[in-house]
Amino acid sequence: MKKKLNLTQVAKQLGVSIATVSNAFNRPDQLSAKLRERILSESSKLGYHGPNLAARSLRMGASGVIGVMLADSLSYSFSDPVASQLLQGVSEVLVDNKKQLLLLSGNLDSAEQSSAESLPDGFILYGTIKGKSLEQIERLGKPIVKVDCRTEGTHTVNIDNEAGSKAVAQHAFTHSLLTHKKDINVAILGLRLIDSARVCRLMPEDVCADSQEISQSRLKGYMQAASQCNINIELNKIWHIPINETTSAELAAREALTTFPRPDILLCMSDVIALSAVRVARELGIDIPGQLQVTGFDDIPEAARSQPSLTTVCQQSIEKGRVAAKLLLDSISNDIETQHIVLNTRLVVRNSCPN
Amino acid sequence: MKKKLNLTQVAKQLGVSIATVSNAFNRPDQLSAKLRERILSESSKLGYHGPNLAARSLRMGASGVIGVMLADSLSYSFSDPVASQLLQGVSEVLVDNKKQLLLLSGNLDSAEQSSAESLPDGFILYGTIKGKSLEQIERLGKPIVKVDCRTEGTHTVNIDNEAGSKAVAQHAFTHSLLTHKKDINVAILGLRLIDSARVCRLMPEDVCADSQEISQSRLKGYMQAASQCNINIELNKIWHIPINETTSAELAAREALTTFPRPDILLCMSDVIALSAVRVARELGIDIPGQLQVTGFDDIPEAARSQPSLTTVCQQSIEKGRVAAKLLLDSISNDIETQHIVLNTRLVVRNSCPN
DNA sequence: TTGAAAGCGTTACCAT
DNA sequence: ATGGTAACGCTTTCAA
Repeated sequence: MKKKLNLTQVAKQLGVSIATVSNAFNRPDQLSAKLRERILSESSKLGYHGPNLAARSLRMGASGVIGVMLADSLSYSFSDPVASQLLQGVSEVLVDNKKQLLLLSGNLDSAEQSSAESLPDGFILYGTIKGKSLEQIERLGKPIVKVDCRTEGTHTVNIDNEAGSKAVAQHAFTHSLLTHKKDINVAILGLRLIDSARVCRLMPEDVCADSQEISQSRLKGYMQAASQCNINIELNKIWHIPINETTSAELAAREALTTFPRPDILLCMSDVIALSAVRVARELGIDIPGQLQVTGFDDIPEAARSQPSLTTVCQQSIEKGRVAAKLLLDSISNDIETQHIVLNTRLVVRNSCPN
Repeated sequence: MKKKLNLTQVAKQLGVSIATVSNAFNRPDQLSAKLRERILSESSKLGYHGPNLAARSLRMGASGVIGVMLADSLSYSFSDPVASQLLQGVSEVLVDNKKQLLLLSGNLDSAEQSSAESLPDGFILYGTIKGKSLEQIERLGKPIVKVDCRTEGTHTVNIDNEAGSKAVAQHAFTHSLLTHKKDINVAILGLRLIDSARVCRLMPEDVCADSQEISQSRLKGYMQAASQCNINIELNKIWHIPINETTSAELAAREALTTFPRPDILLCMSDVIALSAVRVARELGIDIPGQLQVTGFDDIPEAARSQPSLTTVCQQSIEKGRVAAKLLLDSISNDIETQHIVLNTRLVVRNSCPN
């Protein structure tokens, strides 16, 4: 195992100055092309592949690393299709711009990862990140872009949750009004509507009209569509699901689908929930879309593939990641003024039974 | 925006020495508990949240960051269920051990990310990483764990691909032999069997019995099962699919399912491919499992959820990630001897039609 | 094109 | 228990 080389040693070996080697790596215009070529190839032969990042960023005050902090645990985020799509978009832009990606979780106790937070040149914060982690990052004074989280002070990238959920609910309602009986029964499977780790129904105080939480916006959209169609949605037909996973979702769906009278429509705040609901309905022998309409939100890839496929709201998660990353890189290099980007959603009607 | 604080300034403000502040953060035993408390809370109030990572790792020669390099592009990897599961397992262990996760792609031209590679204390290499990137990382002399890639010199974590694919093929064959006609027609949808970016069938020279590539191992497993059951698999019934995505997979599946005589069994080297094949079969009006058996590999979550659910080989991707991460952390701190871990696979029989 | 030198913020050793 | 200080590897400025 070779010793670790540094600039000084390489310079000595090649018989040139230390500054010249540094320039060969960072400032091609400061020396002749031939010399640069020679230095690059020789030093590579020696086993030196460029400046040490720690030293370099210590000296320069910038590292070329972008931190992405996720509100949920890293491990969970990799299993969540929406988070994965966001990361997909982010990484695409970062790779294009030769930036590195450091993943941080925002749900860690205390200052356990504090030292790592000092490295990145800027941060993308995904979801609602609370407490210490947020404060620490904000205190660094480095550029921040928040995604799926409304705040004033920093750049944000959001989608129009209210319009999206309103559109999909309207679609479901009008479809039911045309083909069904008059008295329509609606249940809502909500994602993270309140601060509880259990699947449960809502209480009167849980609907806050002016909350900035995205799930409350989605709820508002559903409610607007309902009142436009003269449909009443009872509070005890609204479920809170604490995490976007099949287990909790199936639990809630089973509860909702075994209430009486049984819902004709299940409005789900995510595709993962909706797909779980579809499975539960199948288990219970409920025909979709004959006896039950299920709508989703997100438009994850599986929503198109599944049988039956899912009517949902496309929220362009990949594009959201791209936009956030571009905005961050822009604000790192250009010191632009605070932007609040809102991406459009699009109603995706499927639910057609192919066979 | 506050100025960036450093140890020296904090020490001055608090009227203690710089070494003491450093010790307060890193070596609690070097000072009295009270003083430590005071320093920690005061410096937090001042806006100092712990040592700068660049400086710290420059001085210590270690950063607390683990690099995960993926053979495919980052962006693609986030969309691949198997890679996501691996990352899930890795991140679980890293978070538990308070390590940070730096993501690198192994398919970048030249030395574009060279400086970032100097930061991590060790690397997990996922898949077959070729060329410059690999050399550079190996030359650093830092611990490396390779996953899904057989080599001698470094730690490796693999699964028993041959046994897994043999088992699933045997299952399909015996099932067909019991219920079907005598003359069984088999096609294989292979993943990355050769070095080509196109969907195509294999040529005689493409089957190399002694290749270390995981897909060749899987092919070997299929072939062994076939010869045990006296089944002949023609070379032009083996497809190469360059990437684990639905588009390529559907293309190959369509080709395979429109050959004559039509295959009775489709052995797929991944679940993504198998699920795509199931969809294509449905489009073509082919009944599963009546007219066609489809088997997968990986056991991604969607394989259990899909309709019909998929018979496949569980390869414990999450556990693989955990094992790799633990091995890496172990070899960073303990200088252990080179390990070659092979995880078992498990046949998962599903394909039962629930309704 | 080069050499010398000043830091960047930290840690660890050696004194006190 | 605390303080002083050299060194980690690099970039950049300045003068030659």
